[in-house]
Amino acid sequence: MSTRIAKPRMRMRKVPRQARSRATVEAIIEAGAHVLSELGWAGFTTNKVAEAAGVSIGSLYQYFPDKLSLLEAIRRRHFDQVLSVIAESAEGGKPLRRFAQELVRGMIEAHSIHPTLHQVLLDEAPGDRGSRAAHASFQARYLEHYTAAVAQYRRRRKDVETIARVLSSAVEGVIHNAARRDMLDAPELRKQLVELICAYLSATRTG
Amino acid sequence: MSTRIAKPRMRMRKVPRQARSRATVEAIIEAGAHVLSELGWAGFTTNKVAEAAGVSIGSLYQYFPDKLSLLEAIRRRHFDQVLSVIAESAEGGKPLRRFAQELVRGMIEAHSIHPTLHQVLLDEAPGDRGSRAAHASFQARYLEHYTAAVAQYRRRRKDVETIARVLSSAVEGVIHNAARRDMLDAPELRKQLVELICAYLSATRTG
DNA sequence: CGAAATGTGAGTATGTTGTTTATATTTTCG
DNA sequence: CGAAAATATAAACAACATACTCACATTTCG
Repeated sequence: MSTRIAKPRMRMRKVPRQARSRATVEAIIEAGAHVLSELGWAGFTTNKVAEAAGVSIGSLYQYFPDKLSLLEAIRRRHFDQVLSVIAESAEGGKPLRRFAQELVRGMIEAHSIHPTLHQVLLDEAPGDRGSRAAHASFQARYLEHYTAAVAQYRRRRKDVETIARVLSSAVEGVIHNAARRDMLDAPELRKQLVELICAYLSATRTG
Repeated sequence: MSTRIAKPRMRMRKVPRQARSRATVEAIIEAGAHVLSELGWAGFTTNKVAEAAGVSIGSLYQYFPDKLSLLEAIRRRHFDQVLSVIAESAEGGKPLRRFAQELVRGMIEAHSIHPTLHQVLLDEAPGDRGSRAAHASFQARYLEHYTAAVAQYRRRRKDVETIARVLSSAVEGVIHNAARRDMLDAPELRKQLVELICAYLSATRTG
């Protein structure tokens, strides 16, 4: 018997070879992110994405076999971006306050283009059909950075994981709320978010 | 000429008089909240709600002129619940830690039934057609309680509003994240959230 | 040139869904 | 009781949305 290879969930119907088509694909993903962020999952239609990308609907289906595969592409790209931002700020042995500042700056920057994309991707858009692994992997690595930071700035070793999760979701909550109110670049907000992180991570009393 | 009264956005097509119908209406709203929380706005259909309520679709339209009016009813009910919870914990001159504990307890309790309803109502579901006032009023009163608490426990008078918003959105973020992971009743989470609130509100340094 | 790559967009097929309506059952109350 | 009012039912529909195809046009490249 021949080795049965599981059908590898053809990501793209056709591989873009020329520069022109690569630009098209990029435009589609970018427009998709925009539509998704602006109209939410309910308003995310292939026709709208194609129009927003300045491309015919046919072109879209030339590279993406269906709607969900496009969603996956958007998701992967966005998560990669966010992840690299977090990674940068969490590395090295910088002092707490500096870490917080860079983290906040990075998160704000990452959300400045498509303010609510992150939340839509997490909450509204359907969980990933095949690539649950990818999603879990992202979540894991995402939390990993926070965990590392917590371990570094907190003396008590207890509840490190919980603390990391609380911290990350708190930060996300603030960012998301600010994005909704179109207040991402308010400097007071930035300062206060840094303040929150520092206060929590340097708290003396432990639950 | 007779006094022209502006058509007051007929909330209900028919007013329920008997106990039976009042129960029906209640069941519809309750089922609606459930569907909304479980399937999100995209999965919120009148037929599904009727089915979930164990009621015929006709009954639904006997009391709600259209889908949006049902949404409004759900929204109003949920917001009232949350608001009363917050109000309770924020009143009186109790010490900081106790305030935080009660707030967290209340928020968790309020989200235990329909874990993600709050977020869906805020993010996915369409903004209110006529009653923008009601929504704004809720937001205002909601924040008001946080502001009062911040003013009470923070010495510095500066940035009170921003701090209140940061705090509330951080709390919401943590709650929401926990709800998504079905971890609302984990005790470590509760403790850490209390910890976060206390740490932030009693921070010495001010941004 | 000619073949491969790429782009087009009207059209379709398929479903969804909000809402109506004609009819049936239950409650109220003189 | 019995008639009218209130309430419940669910089949059916009309209108719309939208994911996706296909036959053909245009561009790129060797």
